[in-house]
Amino acid sequence: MPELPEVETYLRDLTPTLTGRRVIAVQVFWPRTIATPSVDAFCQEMEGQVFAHFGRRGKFMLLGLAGGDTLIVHLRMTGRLHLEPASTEPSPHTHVVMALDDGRALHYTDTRKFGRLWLVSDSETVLGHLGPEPLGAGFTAAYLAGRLAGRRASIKALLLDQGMVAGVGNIYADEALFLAGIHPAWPAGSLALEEVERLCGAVASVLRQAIDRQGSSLGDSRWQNYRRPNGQPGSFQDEHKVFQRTGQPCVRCGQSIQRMVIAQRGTHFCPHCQPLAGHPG
DNA sequence: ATAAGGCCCTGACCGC
DNA sequence: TGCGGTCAGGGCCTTA
Repeated sequence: MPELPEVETYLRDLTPTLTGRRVIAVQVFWPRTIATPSVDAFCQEMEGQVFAHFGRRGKFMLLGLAGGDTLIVHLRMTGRLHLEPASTEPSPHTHVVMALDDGRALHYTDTRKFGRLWLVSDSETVLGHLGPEPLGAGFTAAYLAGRLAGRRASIKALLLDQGMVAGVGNIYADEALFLAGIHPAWPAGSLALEEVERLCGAVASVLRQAIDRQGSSLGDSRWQNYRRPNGQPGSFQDEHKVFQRTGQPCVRCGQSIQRMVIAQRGTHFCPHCQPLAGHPG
């Protein structure tokens, strides 16, 4: 499940090998993967393009082309970008192949087909709705408190809202809430300012640590699809305190980690370290 | 405006 | 062994 740290790792891995490479041919095997433009236009416009610069916005990968356009990639659940020799046959889950001028090909594979690619001249048409970067200067306690004010939805649900803050997904929402000692079901608008400050710091802290460890690659077969472009796993899963640890002892207090569903997402927390008791709602 | 639920997809897993 | 049903989930869309 690629979230911000996994996408950041992807970009750091791809930048040195992809910079300056020219696309010489494009094949699309699953048309819905291309969000915009049409598949024909996408193939036509990508051919001859040179990868020039790389960036990230939330969970979106930005592959800047020398001609000025941007190839935007969102891996969603199970998407992967990886370089293969030109002779490598596309796997059954490979949906886009871009042959490069160095004898290799950039493959986009995605088991569940949720991921999307956009080729645009103005990135803002795709990214305009996103909230601030959680590791940037715009993500402050004052900002977050202002956005949470009056909201009755759970804090976990709002952390997952990409318009609130860009790049936090299910893993890091759970881990950040544990670090901040806040119950995921707590009504967002009734958090004390001190708790919002703690949460702000916890989100940034968890994401930084996860980037340092090249993201989370879970052993559970359902989740194992995140791998770095070279196939190696990240290692932040070893640092998870609550995510996918249902029934195991809390590393801080020893109580059993519990699971509940919030915003249709599996949610993991320690009932002792993240108490809900005493709250009216 | 916010909140809640369905949808897209597939493979793992479960019960019979 | 085989088979049908359930589940997981990010973002987008519809509904209330």
